[in-house]
Amino acid sequence: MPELPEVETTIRDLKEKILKKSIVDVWTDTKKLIKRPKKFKIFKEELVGKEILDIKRRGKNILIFLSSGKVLLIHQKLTGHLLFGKWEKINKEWVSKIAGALSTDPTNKFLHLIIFFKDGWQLALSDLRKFAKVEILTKEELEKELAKLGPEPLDKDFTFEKFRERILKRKKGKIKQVLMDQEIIAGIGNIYSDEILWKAKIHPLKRVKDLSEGELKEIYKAMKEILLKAISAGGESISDYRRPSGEKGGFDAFRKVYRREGEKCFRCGSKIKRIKIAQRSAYFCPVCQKS
DNA sequence: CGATTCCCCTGATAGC
DNA sequence: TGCTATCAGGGGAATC
Repeated sequence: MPELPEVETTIRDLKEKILKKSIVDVWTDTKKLIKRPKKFKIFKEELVGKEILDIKRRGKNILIFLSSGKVLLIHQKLTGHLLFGKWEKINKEWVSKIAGALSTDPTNKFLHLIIFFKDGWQLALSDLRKFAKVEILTKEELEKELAKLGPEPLDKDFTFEKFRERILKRKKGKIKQVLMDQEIIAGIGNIYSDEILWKAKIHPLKRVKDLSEGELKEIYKAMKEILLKAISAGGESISDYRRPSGEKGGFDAFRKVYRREGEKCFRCGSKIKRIKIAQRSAYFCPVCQKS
């Protein structure tokens, strides 16, 4: 699922592709993805004739800055991903004109929103579960929307002291839940919280107040290392996430626990366990992750 | 107010 | 074979 490394990969790829392009048309078959403006006709008017000036990431949000001064915000949620290519409609179905993953991988076939550029290229949102969120905001509305988010974990000035200060806002919380709390730190989800805690050798249910200074440091270090590693790999490949090219990321080579229930821990050989924490799966090694 | 539960959605998978 | 029940899960709303 798209977390910080996947969203970062997406915006880096897109920057190579769609900057300066002019929008000429927009299509959707799922209007409920578009949260505002509520009416699709107005949403479309806000896009057509505009140019893409810049693309940024904040937490798990993709921010596309338009020449009108407004911003197109896309949150991919669980199964959404942006694709860059050319499609044509054949018998009510969008068929990719580009060979490779874009046309063969079934995950790339759930197109629910397409933005058409003047030069014939297209930006599409593929989303099996239709949970993604798309909206156009003014800069003020954007600021308000992002105000709740915690700091960026990879910012240079997000020091260990700041990390500790953020985490300790949830003293009673379980560390996995706290790492995934977007108000505490932005961008970490289910996959990377598991991977971070495995690397730091900390049990996901451990309460924040019970973490030693040394353990907090291990989590901080693992967080930076894993997120950077995942970005350099181009994101994960275990879920529906795909890069704008339609291809999977390469993080699978480094994945240690997520979705490895019953398999051997790469560190100690014990069987990886899965438990539920707040409706979500948590994978961990019951032997080398200390509670 | 904080913590928990429900809900959005649909392909994959298990069970019969 | 084919049907039905269950599951996955980010985040916002509803509820405890």
